[in-house]
Amino acid sequence: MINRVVLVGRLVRDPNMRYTQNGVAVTTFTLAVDRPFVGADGDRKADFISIVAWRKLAEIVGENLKKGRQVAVEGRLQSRSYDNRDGQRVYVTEVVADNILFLDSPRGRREDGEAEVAPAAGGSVDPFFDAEEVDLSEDDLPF
Amino acid sequence: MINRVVLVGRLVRDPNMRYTQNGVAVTTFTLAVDRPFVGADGDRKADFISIVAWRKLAEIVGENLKKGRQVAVEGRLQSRSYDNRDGQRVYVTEVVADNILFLDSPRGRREDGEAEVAPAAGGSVDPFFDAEEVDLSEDDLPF
Amino acid sequence: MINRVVLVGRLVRDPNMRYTQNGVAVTTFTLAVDRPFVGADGDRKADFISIVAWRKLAEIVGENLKKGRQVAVEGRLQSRSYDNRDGQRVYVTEVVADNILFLDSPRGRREDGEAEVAPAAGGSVDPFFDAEEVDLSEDDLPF
Amino acid sequence: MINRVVLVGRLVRDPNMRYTQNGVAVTTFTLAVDRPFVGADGDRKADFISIVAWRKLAEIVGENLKKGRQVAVEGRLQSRSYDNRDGQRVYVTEVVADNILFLDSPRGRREDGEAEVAPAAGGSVDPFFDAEEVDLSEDDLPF
DNA sequence: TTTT
DNA sequence: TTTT
Repeated sequence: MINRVVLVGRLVRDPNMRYTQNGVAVTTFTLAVDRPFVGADGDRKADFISIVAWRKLAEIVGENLKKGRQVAVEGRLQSRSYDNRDGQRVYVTEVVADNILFLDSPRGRREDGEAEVAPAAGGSVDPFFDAEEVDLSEDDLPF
Repeated sequence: MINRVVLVGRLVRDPNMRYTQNGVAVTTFTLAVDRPFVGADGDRKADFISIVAWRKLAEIVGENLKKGRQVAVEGRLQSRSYDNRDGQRVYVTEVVADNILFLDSPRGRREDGEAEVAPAAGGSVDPFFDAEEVDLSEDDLPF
Repeated sequence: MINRVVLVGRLVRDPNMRYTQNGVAVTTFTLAVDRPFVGADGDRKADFISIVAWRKLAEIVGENLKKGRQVAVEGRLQSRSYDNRDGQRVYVTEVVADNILFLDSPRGRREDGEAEVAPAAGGSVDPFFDAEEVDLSEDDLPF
Repeated sequence: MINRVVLVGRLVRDPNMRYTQNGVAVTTFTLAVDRPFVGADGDRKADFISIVAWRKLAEIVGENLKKGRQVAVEGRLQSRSYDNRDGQRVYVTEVVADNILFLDSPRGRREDGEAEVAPAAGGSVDPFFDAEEVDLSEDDLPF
């Protein structure tokens, strides 16, 4: 399968971090992704996308991101359904993140200084990246 | 904004082609995107993603794709809401396609022959691609 | 065809803006895309990717971006070859950008103020986006 | 960092599988990715992109793919340089694959039957995918 | 030939 | 139910 999503947007609320019964961290948040041009009514529009992160990524997000913060999110699209309190089946499409890059701090907070700025390496948690492989590709490459 | 999605999957039903009041073609379909590994219950799982195409792409899809057909879909994620017949607000996240590539024919239909095979150039409608630009990049490039 | 690239990185030099003989603007620059972890030698590594932009996007980039500036780049991979001054054929793989989002200003320049900050709507030039379509999808949708 | 590439194309030659001194499998091949429209000269054009796969993915590719086979490739862009036999530094940009999906069989080989068809699950090796997580997201979700 |  |  091929299933890849890349988004840049801002958190519309503080992220929501929880744990499953098995103690696995899960953090969810909604990302506002601006549309480039104004609508017919002259308003700027945005798409509001649900993001889910698991484990270490969930913890980094839950502890470091706040409402208004700009991030790049990479992941895959997932569909899920559940029954709400009225007994109705609700269908959800969300992005399961596997890499989140912290970009600039929220507007009007620039005076808060570096604490608001992206945590360096820790801000990006990339499950693809194999450090060993990188060195291989520069050392004893058979081609 | 950055908002990009790429999926490879199969249509779970025939696509649904309609026209807006202004005569603009819109085609919708659901794509099943397999997850690579089996779930805890030993079943193969898939994500079911709603796709929307407009205009020329809507017509090509509506006239050429059928249930079971494998395609690659490129587009952007869109959130939308509407009120259902019970007066409840329903939130939808779907992919607005801007490029669809027709891959192999539906399972168990291979005997149907070439008619089932991807229409050559017409199968991929890529709004990015500027033929002029391509030639520029091979002709009078100033670098 | 499916051919899509999304990168976030920083310009290693000021961009290079030129015009073809036909007066078409072309801007090129190199993007440094950090690798998430350090190499075997303890050094941070990056990939250096050549980016090409055409026309209106070329002009916006040429006039607004500077060395060190962080951007998100969306585009397609292109291969090209030319003969260098020694008469040898050189093969090049580069990204033809169709959307560039200006992110934060270069480090150590934050005191330069808003002039260094991303131009709002103009900073992102997205050839995909059809404003009409957006409104359609919220107005007279036949589904 | 964000660094993602998705391509659909065909192998222009059989893949080249080797091992590093440490016994790590590396397979390289070139992918032809068609451009959607014809050039000024009326010819169909393509971009030729170098792909590298490591370890298990390298072995699956080396043992199963052949010239002409259509695949979807997901990965990241990497820049690399080496000195050629003339002592000149050569710069290379290639895609390090982390997911390869086998699509239809080579042209003119359709009569070869199912042997030519994609190996089911084994054809796609997706390092992102965490089976456990999938089940979590359907079971004891805290939201 | 590399950015932060 | 929405961010800047």
